[in-house]
Amino acid sequence: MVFRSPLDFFSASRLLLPHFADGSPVLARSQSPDDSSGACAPVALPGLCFSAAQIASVCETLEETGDIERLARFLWSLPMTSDGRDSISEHESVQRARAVVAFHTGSFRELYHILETHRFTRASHGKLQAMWLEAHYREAEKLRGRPLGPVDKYRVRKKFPLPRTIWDGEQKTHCFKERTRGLLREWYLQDPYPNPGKKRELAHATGLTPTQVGNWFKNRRQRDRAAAAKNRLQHHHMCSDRARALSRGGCSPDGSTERADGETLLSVTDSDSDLDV
DNA sequence: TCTAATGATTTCGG
DNA sequence: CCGAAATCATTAGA
Repeated sequence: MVFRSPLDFFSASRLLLPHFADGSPVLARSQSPDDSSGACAPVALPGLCFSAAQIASVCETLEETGDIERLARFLWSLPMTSDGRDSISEHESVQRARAVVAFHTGSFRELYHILETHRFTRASHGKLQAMWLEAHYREAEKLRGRPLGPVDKYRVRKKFPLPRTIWDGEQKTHCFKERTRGLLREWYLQDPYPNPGKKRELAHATGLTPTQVGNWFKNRRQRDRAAAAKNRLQHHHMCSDRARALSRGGCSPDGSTERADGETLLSVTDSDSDLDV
């Protein structure tokens, strides 16, 4: 599953958190993080005090509470090997925390490196994907000098595909399969307003969810109506202005003929959308 | 880069 | 909850 919207994961307030340029002393961890393991004495060598699991737990807690600055200080206080191969850094929660901190400090190079070089479990994918995308969006935005539109973001996503370390490769289908759409079209011709039972049946036949089936019918009806309305307008236009003078009685009485219009229109739209396999 | 097609979501009224 | 309308978002193609 791909999480496309970073805003699902970062509230505006967190996005707008200023990068901390304060000179807060890195090593002055005068108090242990306030979680259950806080009974431990505050020392600068956590390895002597916290087990790797406890450290991971602290990372998770701080990350959940959103106190990124304190999380950053906590990470800085840990004994860090550059390759991250020690028992502490191997914990996913720690790498996740490092990624979160890198994101919030704008250290995007580091963020990308963390994400690309560590295998993350599915549970982390959503948030990490959001960070990957948002970081690339911001870089692209800065480069361009103006906000990105949806299409610009689409191009950024294409240019910087999610690393497999944070994505299972599952694709999101944007268009239904042609066989599916053919089935939907047939049923629509038969009955544009399927009852829940029919919807479930169709969902089973197509592999879609009943909601997707409902959406499809909804969209289909809406777009047929829109096309019919446009048709009617054109018809009005082609009729002489006498028709307009006669107000709504003229060449095409509206309201009661909606159904018929929709159906003639349907055959048109149906035939022109018959491409691909 | 612009636009069309299309699936999903939101808003409103019943 | 359902339908209608408007609108958003993603994608492909000109």
